[in-house]
Amino acid sequence: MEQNKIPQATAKRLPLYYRFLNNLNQQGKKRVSSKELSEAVKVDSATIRRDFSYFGALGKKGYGYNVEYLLGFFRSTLDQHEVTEVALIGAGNLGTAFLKYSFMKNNNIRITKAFDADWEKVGTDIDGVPIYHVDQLFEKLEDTKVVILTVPATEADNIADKLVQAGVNGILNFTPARITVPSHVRVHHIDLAVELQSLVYFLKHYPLDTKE
Amino acid sequence: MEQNKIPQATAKRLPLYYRFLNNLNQQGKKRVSSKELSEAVKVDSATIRRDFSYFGALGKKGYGYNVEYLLGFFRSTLDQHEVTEVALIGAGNLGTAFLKYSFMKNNNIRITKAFDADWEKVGTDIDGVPIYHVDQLFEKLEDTKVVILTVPATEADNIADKLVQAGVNGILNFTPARITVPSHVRVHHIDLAVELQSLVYFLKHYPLDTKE
DNA sequence: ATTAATATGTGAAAAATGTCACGACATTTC
DNA sequence: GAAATGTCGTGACATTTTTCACATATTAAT
Repeated sequence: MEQNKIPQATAKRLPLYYRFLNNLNQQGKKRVSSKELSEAVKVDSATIRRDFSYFGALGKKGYGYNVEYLLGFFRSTLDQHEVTEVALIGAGNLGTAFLKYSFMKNNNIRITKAFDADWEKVGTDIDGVPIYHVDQLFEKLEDTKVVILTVPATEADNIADKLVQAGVNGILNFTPARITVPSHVRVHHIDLAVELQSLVYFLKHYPLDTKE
Repeated sequence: MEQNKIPQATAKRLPLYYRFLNNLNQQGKKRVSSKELSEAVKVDSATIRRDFSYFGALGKKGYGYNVEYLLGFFRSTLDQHEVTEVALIGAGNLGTAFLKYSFMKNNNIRITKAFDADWEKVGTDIDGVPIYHVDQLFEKLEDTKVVILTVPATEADNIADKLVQAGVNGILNFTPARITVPSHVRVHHIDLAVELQSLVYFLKHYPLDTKE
């Protein structure tokens, strides 16, 4: 639990920095300034410098940041040297897309198991990820602590309860339901309809030229 | 452009309120207090009252809010009386999931066209949504101003340019790329890998019991 | 060597967001 | 109809996040 002085807003940007540093490194770039990085990730350069400064002095004045060093630093900060296994609950359209979509190319998080309520799907696998029945959560989840929830909204609360009982403490919730969990469980909501609606709202009600 | 005094944080919550008010209304509930709503949407009740207050005095002391009235108010505020058409660019796994996933049940936003680079898909439709070729953006996009971007990351910037030229001013970007657009175009990023990584980071580095 | 250019790290200010707590008023109860 | 209860709307305050702007150090150029 070490450094919990890092602002949440900063913490949410770390994976983003990490990904772009990886890109830069693969391109063979040796150094990068906060200004350059800013243009790539679309975050103000002062914000980037401030974010980095929470971890100490990572750069060099007049030079910028050493890509390899910074990458290594974030790799360990984000625990990317070890693989984190997550489970996917609900192998419907969206869930299946996540299993097929290898959006995990640049990081060490892997979806290693999936669960579904449909016995037709149970026993099969999608892109190598085995599908179990949701009733098998307790036996099969083992020590997976983080799950991606892509079940129908009506099932969300019910399944969430079971997940919590099975020891899960992190849920990435893609259902429109706002699930109820004990306070030791962290839920991040990604609400596709809300995102789209709020984008439309901003377009209609906010002057253009203003940024998110 | 009327009321741009509403804080962005508030604006982002409006669609959420709207959805839950819809639920309550369908359940036949006539009144709701900020406390009840708070439990449903998991937003502090004081925050809810403050949010609502930006629009004037919508409630009644000692009573709460009239569900039907509030719903009507938000319906017009969110322009839900008219249908907003959006296009989907990239009918791959994720894009197809969005087309099939009717996450638009409770609102008036419709995906009416899709575009893909694969000629095999062009001419077919997914759940009634016709698929055109990305080269046909100019002819077929017509006056669609908002798009959901689910193309491969490598194509993101290239396609974004074309979209902007075709008159799009709102992009919901699901690619890991941070696209570059003129300042009159609004982009909201939903970065699945980043969301998952930051959830994992929070779990490892922040004391439990703390909320997002 | 000297100068010019570059770019960090941060104190301080500003802006944005969230929360507390209470006066005022409406509703409900007795 | 009086008292008790419930709940809004908001001023004041607290917290979080962003941004400015510059002293300081490093590099690059001449």
